[in-house]
Amino acid sequence: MKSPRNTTAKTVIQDLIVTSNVALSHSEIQKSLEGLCDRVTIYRVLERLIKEGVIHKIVNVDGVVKYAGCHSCSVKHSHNHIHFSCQKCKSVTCLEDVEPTFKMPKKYIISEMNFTLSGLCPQCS
Amino acid sequence: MKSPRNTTAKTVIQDLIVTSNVALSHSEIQKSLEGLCDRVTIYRVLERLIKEGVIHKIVNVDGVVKYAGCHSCSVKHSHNHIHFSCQKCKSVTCLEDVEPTFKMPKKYIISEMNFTLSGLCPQCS
DNA sequence: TTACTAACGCAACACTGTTGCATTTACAAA
DNA sequence: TTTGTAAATGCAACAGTGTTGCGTTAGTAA
Ligand SMILES: [Mn+2]
Ligand SMILES: [Mn+2]
Ligand SMILES: [Zn+2]
Ligand SMILES: [Zn+2]
Repeated sequence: MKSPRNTTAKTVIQDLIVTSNVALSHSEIQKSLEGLCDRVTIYRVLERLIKEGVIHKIVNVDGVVKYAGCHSCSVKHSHNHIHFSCQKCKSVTCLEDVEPTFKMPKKYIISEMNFTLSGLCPQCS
Repeated sequence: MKSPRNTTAKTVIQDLIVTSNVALSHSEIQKSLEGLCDRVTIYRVLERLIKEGVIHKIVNVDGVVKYAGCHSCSVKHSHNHIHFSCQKCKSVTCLEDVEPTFKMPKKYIISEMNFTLSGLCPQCS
């Protein structure tokens, strides 16, 4: 009976990500925490939050990894929405309403999607 | 008048990527070269080939960076096709014919796209 | 052949992410 | 409230990826 525990690190990190209107990177989270916990702990907390369906991971066009809150992923992650990355202010935003459509060749089995666009966000354009 | 030069490293790397039917990572290229040149040189050659519009960079869902040949990018890169990444054989393939459609909110200015799917490729499914 | 400089090799570095292990601590049960 | 268990943490050490500076090599135009 392995029961998950609510630690301060987990609580704070979860709150940071969920209340943010843009996706956050590991280093950005670390700066905000100001030494509250080790950087390894942050990685492990992020891993746990993903497994719990609370947050999801975004790999940007430039390779930078960010994390954002989920809205309806309690059981299983399903993110077929677009992520927008601003080249000026470096912000990454989930566009939950924008879901691309496309026709795949048969024989391909899809289990995960990642749609990332970059350019200028409304604030920067 | 800075004129680009055709070195053996560049020729071999370009040939490797363009003739491959799957995208290649830096480490995969390095293994193929068997010490022909330094790993830093590989990075610099890849950079050059991208700038010349010969190859393009693909950031996978898992963060792994791969490189594939371009087909019609002589002047400016435009890759709005899908990249498929097989979770079993780890191959990354360009699906040049598959271009997603979507409706973006106004005020966003798009300059780059990255569509990556993962799952099982025809060979592995 | 020569001069110029693009391209290279090497060393050193920063950043990201992972792993092992001893220690701490949340929390269920007593 | 106290106690036992193991989930979670801190720390050190490590691997992989990508970058930068600088002295040297080598491609190519003149
Ligand atoms: Mn998202
Ligand atoms: Mn491609
Ligand atoms: Zn912006
Ligand atoms: Zn496969």
